[in-house]
Amino acid sequence: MHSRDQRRSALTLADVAREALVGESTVSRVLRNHGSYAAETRERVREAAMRLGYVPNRIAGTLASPGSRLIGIIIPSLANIVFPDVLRGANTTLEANGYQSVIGVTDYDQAREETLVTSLLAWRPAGLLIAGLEHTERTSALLRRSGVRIAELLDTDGQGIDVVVGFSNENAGRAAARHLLARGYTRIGYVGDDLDQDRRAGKRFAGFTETLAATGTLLVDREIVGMPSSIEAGRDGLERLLDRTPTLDAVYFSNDDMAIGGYFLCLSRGIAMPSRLALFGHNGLDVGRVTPQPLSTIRTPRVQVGAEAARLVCSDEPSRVVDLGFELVEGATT
Amino acid sequence: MHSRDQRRSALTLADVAREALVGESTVSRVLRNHGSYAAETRERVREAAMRLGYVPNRIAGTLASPGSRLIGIIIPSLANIVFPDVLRGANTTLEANGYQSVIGVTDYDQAREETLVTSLLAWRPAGLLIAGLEHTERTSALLRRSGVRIAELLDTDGQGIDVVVGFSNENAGRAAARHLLARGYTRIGYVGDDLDQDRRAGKRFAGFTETLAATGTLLVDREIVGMPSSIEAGRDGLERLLDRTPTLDAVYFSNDDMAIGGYFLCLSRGIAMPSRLALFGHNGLDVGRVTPQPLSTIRTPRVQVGAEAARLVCSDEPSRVVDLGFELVEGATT
DNA sequence: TCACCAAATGGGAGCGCAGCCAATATCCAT
DNA sequence: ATGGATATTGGCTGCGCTCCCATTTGGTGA
Repeated sequence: MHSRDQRRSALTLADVAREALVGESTVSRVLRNHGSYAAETRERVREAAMRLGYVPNRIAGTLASPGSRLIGIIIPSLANIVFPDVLRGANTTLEANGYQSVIGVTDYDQAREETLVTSLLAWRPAGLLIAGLEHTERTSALLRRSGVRIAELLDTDGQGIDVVVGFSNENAGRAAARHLLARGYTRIGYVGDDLDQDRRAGKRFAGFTETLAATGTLLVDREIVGMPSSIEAGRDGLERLLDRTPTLDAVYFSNDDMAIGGYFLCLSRGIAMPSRLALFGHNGLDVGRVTPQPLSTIRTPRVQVGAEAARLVCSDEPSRVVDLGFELVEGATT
Repeated sequence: MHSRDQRRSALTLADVAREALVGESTVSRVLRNHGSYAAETRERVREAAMRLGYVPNRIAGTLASPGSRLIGIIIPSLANIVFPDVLRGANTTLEANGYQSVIGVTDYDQAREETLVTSLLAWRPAGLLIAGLEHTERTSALLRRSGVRIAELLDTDGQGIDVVVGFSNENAGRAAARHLLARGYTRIGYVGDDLDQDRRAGKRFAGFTETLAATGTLLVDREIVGMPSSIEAGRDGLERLLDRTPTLDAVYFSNDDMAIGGYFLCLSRGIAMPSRLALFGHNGLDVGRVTPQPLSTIRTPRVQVGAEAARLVCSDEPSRVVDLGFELVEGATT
């Protein structure tokens, strides 16, 4: 009952050429709108292609002429809206320029990332966007040798391969710490995910504790939850942290998801924010802006990171680091 | 300073063959682990490939042998976690089977969908996953004629082309209505996005009002917000609805994002839930489970929809409709 | 009228690989 | 030692297209 049955005849240029009574080259030129041909020929070819339902084979086209229209995008996760946001920015820009996105998800696993880089490079993409600066030795070598443009995203704390688009996570952590210190909090805790897996969260944590230490403040306690981070993990993490160390007056979360979980815990338990406990997140998710008390956080330009990276990778501009910065949002939870 | 400069020599099978002192066919067999070759030859070839950093060209491979390892995935949006969830389910299954996902985002625009279908079919994918059953005439024709397996997702209310994986949105709307009626609510309102653009929300709304009408209950008022739907849109939509019709005792939202927005509005205004106002959503997002009062909603198997669709499209099972159902979650907001 | 040029068109090579087939090497039993 | 079976290997063709080049046609100026 389906197209599965009628063995697809696999239409080719030759079929269209026969139908339009012209040569294959002419069909190719007309359909790509490239080279010269008579107006009358153009109509005949287009009509024939439409009638047959011909769709050009880009596989063959890419093999025949250099430069594919594929861009690889490698991200650690799809479970958190942050990476779909990056993907959205990138994909919008790419589609507007006639590119297609091929995606890969690493689950924060560097070995998996290496496999994905190989798989994606096998499609000879025009470029590759990849989250983060930390890769295995072999991954870096592959990327460097591949000859395709590389954009590393969401982190500027380190050495990149080609284009780097993002912001400094270390500075974000420092800004969060300065903010809490300026507000007078002194008994500060942390709830976060695995700092070895999520390297950018690790950098924020490093910047955060470094700034605390510079003023003689020590992180009082911390609770590390397993990956993936989630609202629930944040709530449960804060619960354990408070049960253990009830005297805290502020908590820094590795991201907004967890901070929102903490927010809900406070609502449930009737813990007044920020008088009894202050909360600070990271990312600037929509949900944190609409809660009765907006969440204090750092808003990151995720969509723009994707868009700018896509733009640069498709251009022939030289390698460079684009720091899009971040914005500290003073909500009502600090 | 970068690989951009050193004009990529474009390693091919021939380079590896020369390096390993064997024929191209042998390299091809070894690297694909297919056919027979001596153990010693295998080592020599692998070592040569590794030393050169050779990455097989899948473009050429796909052209030479039938059956690509690409799967196209077309979704309406990336801004809402629902579609990344589907993508995640699909991509996990696909990667496990050696496939790569090429994505396209329609922004709920059927003309854009048509363009994307053409673009993706040009890569001669092994299959195509596409959200929804409603397409333009030409899109349907293209899909039907393409000869690739098609899976239409997230909706079983209508006629599919090949495989259909999802659940009935009409039934979801009906279930929501029955639930509210059973709890005794009578002055019911609706807050939703554009029902013409978001066809599945439209079907839920149709099922919802149909069931209300069957018991002689009429929808008291409705507020339609512009796309895209969001938490903020839900909050503002409910605010306008209540300002206009303060006597409502329950509100049905077209999805959880908007319902959560409504929830926050109630928290801010001190509107008691559910005694003063009941809220009901759709999708079963994580955030709704962790709020102080869990949101009453319908949990949809989004990740499984993606995974099952991917599985079927990669298999040679016959066309069919897979209804994965949904689960009504009785939270604390009704 | 003839040489000359541009526009329009078709033919053929080649992109890098997989699959087919033939050639060679190796081994065994007779 | 010989025939035959098996394992291993390389060459060649073609996938569908783009690009280069040659050819044809129509038009132009001297």
